[in-house]
Amino acid sequence: MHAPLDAVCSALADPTRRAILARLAAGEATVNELVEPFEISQPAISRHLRVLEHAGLILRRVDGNRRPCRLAPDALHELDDYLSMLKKGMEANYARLDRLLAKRSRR
Amino acid sequence: MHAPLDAVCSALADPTRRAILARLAAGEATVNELVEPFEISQPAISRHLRVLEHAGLILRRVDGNRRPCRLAPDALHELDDYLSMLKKGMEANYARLDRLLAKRSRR
DNA sequence: CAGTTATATAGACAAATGGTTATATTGAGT
DNA sequence: ACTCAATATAACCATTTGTCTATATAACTG
Repeated sequence: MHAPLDAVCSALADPTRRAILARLAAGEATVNELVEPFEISQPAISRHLRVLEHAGLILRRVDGNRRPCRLAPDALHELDDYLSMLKKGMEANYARLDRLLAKRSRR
Repeated sequence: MHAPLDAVCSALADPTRRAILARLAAGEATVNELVEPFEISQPAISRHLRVLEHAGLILRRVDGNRRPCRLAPDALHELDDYLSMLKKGMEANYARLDRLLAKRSRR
């Protein structure tokens, strides 16, 4: 279930896919239910779902005719780690700037 | 300053750009310093930097000949909000599953 | 079994992306 | 003023991406 950072970020890069995930945050949905809100064709949605599945962001089950999708738990850990690292760097930049300003105002 | 989610996610989708950000988490760097670690040309890096800047992920200052880059603080708020929303949905899915399992085991 | 529904796959195509080389720009050093 | 160093821009090219239509597959429904 380890979602490779690269696949996750690429998957999130498309607004339709982000909207699909947002919809799934409200609970499981079938492919057709996911098609409805959008102006694009069913095959396009199916391809987006395949991308999301390969990125480890969603899971699918088989229910007769349907393939309901839901969010995959733990899909965001690797991304979280990366973003935390960035945030640390941002804070460190702040700290450096603070020191610089302090030094300047001291003279 | 508030980075549009779409630009941020697209920017993060490229591994070279993520590596650039990781380097910048260690502190400011000039364009040439950012070129060195990679096997790609300077113009390619310059383009990546432009993408990152437009996404609001980095800031640049003018220092004579150089354009040092650093991480932009607060660039990730919108993304954080989106990801928090997804995580809530994931937890809710868990909760739903728990209830389902509880119901099953009860009979 | 026949028809309909849900979804996936294939093939085509336009647009976006990421890379290259060549060149322009601008500041620094002599 | 001349040259070098740092960076940006332009023009071009190959690959990837997102979309479509048409069709295939498979499961329900009568």
